[in-house]
Parts: sequence; structure tokens; C-alpha cells
Amino acid sequence: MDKIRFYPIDTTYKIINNKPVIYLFGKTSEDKQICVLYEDFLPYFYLIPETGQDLKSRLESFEVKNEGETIKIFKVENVKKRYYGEDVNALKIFTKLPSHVPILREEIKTIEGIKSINENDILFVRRFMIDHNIIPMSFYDVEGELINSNLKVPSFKASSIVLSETDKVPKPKILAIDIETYTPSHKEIVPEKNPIIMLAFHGDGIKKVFVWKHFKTDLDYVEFVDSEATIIEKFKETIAQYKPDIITGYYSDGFDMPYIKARADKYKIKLDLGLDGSELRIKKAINVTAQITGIVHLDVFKFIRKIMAGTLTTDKYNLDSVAHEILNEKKHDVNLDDLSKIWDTDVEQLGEFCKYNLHDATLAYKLAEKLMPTIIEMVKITNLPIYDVNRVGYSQLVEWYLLKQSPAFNQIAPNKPHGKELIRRRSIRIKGAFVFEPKPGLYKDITVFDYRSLYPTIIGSHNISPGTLNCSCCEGTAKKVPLEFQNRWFCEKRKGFIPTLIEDLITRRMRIKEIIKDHEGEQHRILEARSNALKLLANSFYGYLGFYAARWYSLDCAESTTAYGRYYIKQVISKAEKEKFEVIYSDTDSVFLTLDGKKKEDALMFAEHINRELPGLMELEFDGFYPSGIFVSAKMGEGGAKKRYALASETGEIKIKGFESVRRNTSTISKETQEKVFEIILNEHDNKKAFEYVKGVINDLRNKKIPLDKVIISTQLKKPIEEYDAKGPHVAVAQRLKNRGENIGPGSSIQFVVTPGSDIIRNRARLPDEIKEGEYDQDYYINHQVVPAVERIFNVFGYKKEELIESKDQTKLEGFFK
DNA sequence: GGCTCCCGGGG
DNA sequence: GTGTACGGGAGCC
Repeated sequence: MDKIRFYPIDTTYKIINNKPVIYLFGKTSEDKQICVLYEDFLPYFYLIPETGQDLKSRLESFEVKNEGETIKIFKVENVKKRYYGEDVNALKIFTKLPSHVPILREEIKTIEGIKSINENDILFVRRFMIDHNIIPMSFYDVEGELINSNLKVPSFKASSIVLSETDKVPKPKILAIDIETYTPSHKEIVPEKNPIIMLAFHGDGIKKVFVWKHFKTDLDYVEFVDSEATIIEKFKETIAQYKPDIITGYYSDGFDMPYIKARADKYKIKLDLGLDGSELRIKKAINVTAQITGIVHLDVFKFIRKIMAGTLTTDKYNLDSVAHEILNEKKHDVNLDDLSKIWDTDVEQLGEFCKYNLHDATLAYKLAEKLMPTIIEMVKITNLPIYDVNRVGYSQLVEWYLLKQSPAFNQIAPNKPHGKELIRRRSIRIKGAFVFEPKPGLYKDITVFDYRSLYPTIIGSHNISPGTLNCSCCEGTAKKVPLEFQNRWFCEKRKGFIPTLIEDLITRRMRIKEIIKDHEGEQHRILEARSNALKLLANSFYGYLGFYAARWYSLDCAESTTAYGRYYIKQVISKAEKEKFEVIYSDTDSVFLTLDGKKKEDALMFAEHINRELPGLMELEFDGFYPSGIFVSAKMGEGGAKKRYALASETGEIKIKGFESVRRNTSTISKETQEKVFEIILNEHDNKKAFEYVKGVINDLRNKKIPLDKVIISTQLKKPIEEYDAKGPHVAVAQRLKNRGENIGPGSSIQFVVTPGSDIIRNRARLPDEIKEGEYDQDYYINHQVVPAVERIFNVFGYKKEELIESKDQTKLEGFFK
């Protein structure tokens, strides 16, 4: 009997000798790849009979004929469980193979006296990992022996697998890839037709670009090969030699991997990268995915889009914007439209593109490295392997955390909804948060308070859970859900499943926050990531309860959560007004007050009074102090627009909320003008100056002093020109390009400028190179680009948009500070 | 408003 | 793989 220590990274199972065998690919504590095999685990699911029904003996002899084979139930056990807050006598039904489960389930369903069949869709390996407490990226002591196998890594057959260390953080080996392909400008990306021209790798100690045309260069990382097929061979070879635990790329699920696969297919090259010799698998569903057995394929883009999006300020998720925000690095500035031409006619210029190629791989690598701690924390909380954490959304993260915890509560998990129920749930909209409509205006001395994790703390403090809803033990005695739900209460005697778990997440995070100050460097980053992961997950519970496809879906719970939310925020508002603060705005969990002559300390005292009366983990926190801020008016009516304001901090930093400042269909001049206006108004308090500034811009437009590149509007063609019913300006321009014989199709980026005339817009759209400097329709840019961007801001001061447009000076100054 | 369709990223 | 798929914005009545 041997002993090893290892951490699992990627998991699967195979049927060997008619038995399912679990494969845990991972790394030993000596950092060697290994696969731990385990075979003493059987698939099972639960059956809950109607009360009084005894189905055990009937099920024990149950069998189904399937494709000539007789499938039997392997074993049935009586178990006492909890289901939706009730004790139930259930049957645990074991089968021989995972594939037998759906077959048996379908037949068993027809038996009379069944209340429900549960947990029949939890995948075999995941079931094993939950039951055996196998947490990916955590270290285990394994007893067993090395055996022969045809895997590319040693195989260790385990007799026992025991968690040894949870805090030691593994350092998986990451390899980033990026390809450049032959794509003539204005043409679609077509893997079936166009070759890969270069391939870059970035890993620990490896920087390489393979390219299959020769040119003179000093770049030492460039390696010339003779054909595209050799590039694909190099792809395999590099991976085999480097032995990464993780292969990463930016949008590699949707682009690089499928492209490489398509080209490999063309040359009949087998991409047998899997540690079991299996091929790279490309799955084309709604979302394309690329998977390799034993090696995690991490698509950085997917994780950022699905999990990190809310914590980033960018609203574009291309590599350039994301790298800029997360790494403070930009992509190399080359014009990709030129690459194919240069490839055909001017190879000596390819060096720049090799640099670009490697840099993209480097950025993907750095992003993967940076996000790894957060990903690993998500993995540890949910038990899902990295591959899955990378691809699921928040609802699935919450659900797997609940599924992982449910055995500890002796619970049977509810089923996912199907068919009509799904449609019904989908159509329901619940009443959301309370928003206090702001009076448009400029304000000073704004103090902002918000409830720390409002919904999570409400769920915890008020014991909101499907199993505690309207319990019989508290009927008539428990406090009712505020206001409109007086027929609803939650148990006050027994803590529910979801409140227990959510409070666990919150308190774990609070503990981390306490100790984080005493750590620095690597350790600090890990704690930061852990805290962030816990917060993201806790914040997702409310959404999960109201998510139509959730197992623990509960409309009553979701509605009660927002009802309590409205109750608590309104309470702060009315108490603040009683204390003579002016409440200017409130949204969901935050309140904006002006001091109205009082001191900052008075506001802090006020919050402290509120906190004395809050239950459980609920807390109203001081969020910030802003010397000035502006709330703009709504398009319709008199009131202020919700969720649209800008604040200036004590250091003069400007926070803009809710204004669509970066939009694809806007020109640079419109965006620039809006930003400048906020700056002048909030920091210099000079609305006249801001007004004059805009008038200046408008004048410059009139006098054609604004350069052409600031009025260019850029849009991408998304489908063949003929397929557009609504022909916008960019479609019209594309059509003309095509008529001229240029290659225009989906993916072409169309840039245009609106030129003067009386015809409809699309007939006046021109390519920038078709026209001369200044040849744009000043009125269009004034009325449809610049004025709409700032109109609402000036409404606050009583300016009308007509005054902006008027060429004669005419200003009003009243209503500066409200 | 509500409903449907399209798109994201990538070269 | 013991499976299923998202979510937001624009355009259209």
C-alpha cells in the first residue's frame, strides 16, 4: 500500500469492466501530474413515496428492458430525510451504471403512490465529489497503489481519499495561446477557408510565436515553420512538452480552439491532447465550448463576462478594454485589417504582428493568473471543477453550493422545473426595490449611506427559506412579512437551510475582512479573492430564489426579500426626514442625504441609531461624502431620472452613474462633451462655463472646426447586406462599398460620417475617405449627437436645448445650488 | 409598453 | 453526459 498527497484539477469517469470508475486528474505535492482512480462508488437517486406507501419490495424486483438488455435496480435502502422543511421516509435507489438512472427513472415514474423522484440528474462524478467531500484544488492524502494504464500520466488506484490541507494554495501550470488567422479586411472569419498564420504561446518560461512564412527579424521568440499543418503539430507538441494543468486564451471557447480544430480536421491531424489520449472536443450549443480531458481549458473571457462583469466599470468585454481595466495594459496597436495583405505581399512587415500575437497570449496569461485566486475560491465553495466554474453563471454557482451542502442538512434537493412550470415561472415578474425619485438639481454636502449586503442579511435575519415559509409551528405567533404580505411568515423556532448557509458566507467574509489587514502580498491577494468570491455568492441568493430554473425557487421567498428591503429603506428615509436631513435620493439599499446645515458627525450618529434597532447581521454603513452632485431630470414629466446622477468626491474625482457615455453609435465628440460638462459643473461649480463650453463645441461644429475623426460613427455589419430589413446608414454605406466591388460581409466594420443634404440619413452617410475635412452635417451632429448627450444636464439649470443651439449668447444662472 | 430578434468575443 | 443553457438592448408593432 502506497501513500500520495495530491490535489484534483479535472475529473471524469469511464466504464471499465462494466463498472464506473472515477478519474481524478491532478498534481502530487511534488508537482507531478497524476490520475487517481476510484471505483467503489455507485450511482443513486431518491424516491419519496406518498405517505403510507411501501414501495421498497416492489422496487427491489423492478426491471426494465432497454435495447434488448434487462436493467435492474441494484439496491434499495430506506432513509429518513428532510424535504421542504418536512421529515420524509424516502428510498435511496442504487443502480449499477450512471446511464441506468434515466432509463429506470422513466419507468419508475409510472408506478402509483410516488410523491416525487429526486436527485436523478446529478451527474455521477459530481455526486461522488459531494458525497466524498472531494474539493478540487484542495490537497488530499490518498492510499492505494500505482497501476498500469494507458493514460499519459501515472495512474494511482485509490482505496481511500482523505482531505489533508485546505489552506495550501496550489499553483497550477498555465499555458496561454492565441492565433492570428488569414482574414482579408471587410471579410468574415471563415475557418473552413482561411488558414491560421501564426500561433503564440505564453507560459512560465515559454514565449513563442510560430509562423509559416519567413522574413528577417531580430525577435528571438519567433520560430519559422514551413506550413500551417506544422503549426498545428507545434500546437500539439508544445502542449505535450510543457504539460500545462490549464490552457487558457481570450474567447478561446468561441474562437481559437474551434478554429484550430477546424484546421486540424482539414489536414486530418488528430488533436489528441487529452491525458487519456482523447481528442479536443468542441461542443456547439448556444455557446461553443472546447474541452480536453485532464487539462482544464480556461476561457478568460467567459469568466469575466459571466462572473466579473458586475465588478468592472467597462461595458465592453474585448481584450483591450478588459486588460486595460484589470491589468492596466493595452493591446498592441496594429491594424489587423492589414495583416492579410501584408501576409500576401509584404512579409518583411510581419514582425509587428508576431509581437501583437505574443502580446495577446501574454495578456490572456496575466489575466488567468490574476483571476486564478477568485476562480479557485469559487471552486472550493461550490465543489465544481475550474472548467465548470469558468462556464456557469451565478445561479449555478449558488445551486451547486446548496447541493454540496444539502447532505449535511440531511436534505433531499428539490427538482428542476420542466415544461409548463418553467414557462409559468418565467412569466412572473416580482415587485422590486424602492426607488426615491430625485428632484433634479445640483446639491452640495451629500452623505451616502447604504445597507451592507441588504438582501443577504435580510434573508439571514428573517429566516427566509422555502422550508421555513408559513410553518405550522409559528402560525399566529410569528411576525408577518411587512405591508402587502400579511399572510406570510417565516419560522422563528428553527433556522432554515438557506439562511444558515447565507449567514455562513457573510460571517466567513467578515472574519476574512478582520484578518486581511494583518496579511500582505500573495496571502493578502488570496484573502481578497476569497472575500470577493464569498460576497459575489451571497449576493446571488436573492436572484437565485426568484430564478425560474432554480431548484430552490421560491416566489414567496424572493418577494418577501424585496418587501423587507423596501420596508427597511423606507424606514431610514422617514427617520432621516424626522431628524431634518433632506433626503435627495434613494435606490434599493442606499440613501443620499444632504447635511442641510448639520455636521457630518450628526449624520454618522443618525446611522448609529438606526443600527441599534436592526436585527441579525443587518447594518447601515457610511458609504461616502461628496461635496457636490447632480441629479438630472427624466425624459418625461417633471421628476428626476432614476439611476442617473454624477458625484464629485472630496478629491475631485467624478463618478458618473447611469449615463450611457460609451455607446457604439455615438461619435467621439458627443462622449467627450458630456464628460467635460460634468467636470466643469461638479468641480468648478460653473454651469455658465459648462454651457459656454458646449456652445463652443456647437459653434466649432457649425464652423467645421471639429476634425473629421471626432465625428466618425463606427458600426459593425452583423449579417449579409441583403438580409437587413431596416437599412440603417451603415448598411447603406456597406451596400455602396459592395457595389464598388469591395468585399463586404458580416463582420465588416463600417465607419461613416453623416454629410449635409436634405435626403434621409442613410443616403447621406459617407465613408471618411470619400469626403473632405469638414464635410459633415453640422446640424445632425449638433442635434443628434452632442445635444442629446448633455441636454438633460442643462435642464437641471433651467436651460432649454434651444438656448444651446441658439447662436446668440443668452444665459440664465438661477437655481444653481438647490 | 410588451414582444421578438440579435449579439457577445475573435481576425 | 444520471444535463441545460444567458441576458441585455434595439427594433417593431
